[in-house]
Amino acid sequence: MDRWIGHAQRTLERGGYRLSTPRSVVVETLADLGCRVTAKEIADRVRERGQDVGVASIYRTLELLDRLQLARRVDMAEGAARYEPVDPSGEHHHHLVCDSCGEVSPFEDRELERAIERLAGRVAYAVDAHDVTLRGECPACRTAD
Amino acid sequence: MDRWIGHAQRTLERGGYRLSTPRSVVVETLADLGCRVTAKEIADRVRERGQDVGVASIYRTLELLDRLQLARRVDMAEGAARYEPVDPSGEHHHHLVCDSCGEVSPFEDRELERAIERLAGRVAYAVDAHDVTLRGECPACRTAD
DNA sequence: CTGAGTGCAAACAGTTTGCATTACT
DNA sequence: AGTAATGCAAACTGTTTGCACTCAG
Repeated sequence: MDRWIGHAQRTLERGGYRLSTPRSVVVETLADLGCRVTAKEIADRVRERGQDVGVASIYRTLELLDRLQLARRVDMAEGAARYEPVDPSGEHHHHLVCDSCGEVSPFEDRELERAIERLAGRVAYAVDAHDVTLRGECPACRTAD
Repeated sequence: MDRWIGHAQRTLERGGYRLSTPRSVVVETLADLGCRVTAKEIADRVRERGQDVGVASIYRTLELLDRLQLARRVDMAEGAARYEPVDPSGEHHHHLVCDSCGEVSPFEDRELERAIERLAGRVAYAVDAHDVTLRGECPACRTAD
């Protein structure tokens, strides 16, 4: 993910955006937390490290990252928006969400991607992104039923 | 969709839930509005018809429908939760969302469903539902670029 | 030095909840 | 009659915004 931090910083600079401390901290923290991160989780983690950043700046930075395609909103309907870094290579994953315990596991699937690509070529929209979420019970909850 | 209204009412009754007027009105209105409906849209439509229902009851009914698998939250990240009726046959569709104008079109794709089914058999979770959203530009925005 | 960016706090929007009242069954 | 369910209004939660201050370039 350090790769992504550099990419993000470069893109911000190139776009004429200042590399302020709060901005950098949010970028690093997002990279650190990885996938499906909420603003609150970032705020908490930042505070843990002693480097306080106002919520407003967190939201403003996340919005900026989203606008620059450096991150993506992958909000899965629990009231709070979730973001994750976007790999410049286009590599990405999707999520399995456990309905019982809320656990989330990422997965990748080549066949699924292929089906989506083909589908994208068949519709009238110019598709440039997609989200897939599978819901069900995780192994732990399954045995604990 | 009348089919669904009956199904929903029967399921509610069978579950020991009262078929109160507000509840029925919400069920009918959800069926009427169809797909990707917000609580506010239901409230507005209900008021149009002269049959006022308190927001609390709308939220409570939607939550109940979701719990009974009669409806599903398909929140696509604009701050408000969206619901849609669940067809008892398992038939369903997904959505294309336009990043420019926000337009949403439903679509169905057999190949995509097959890929997801196969994938579901390959993962450790017991998958029982899935969401797919394709994002991009709708035909109108494409030509207007 | 100077404006982009920040932090604060107040404003908002959507949703949830406690409680007295209503109305299905 | 009895209790599930409602409506209201107040409480919450997540997010946005106005404004005076700060600091990266």
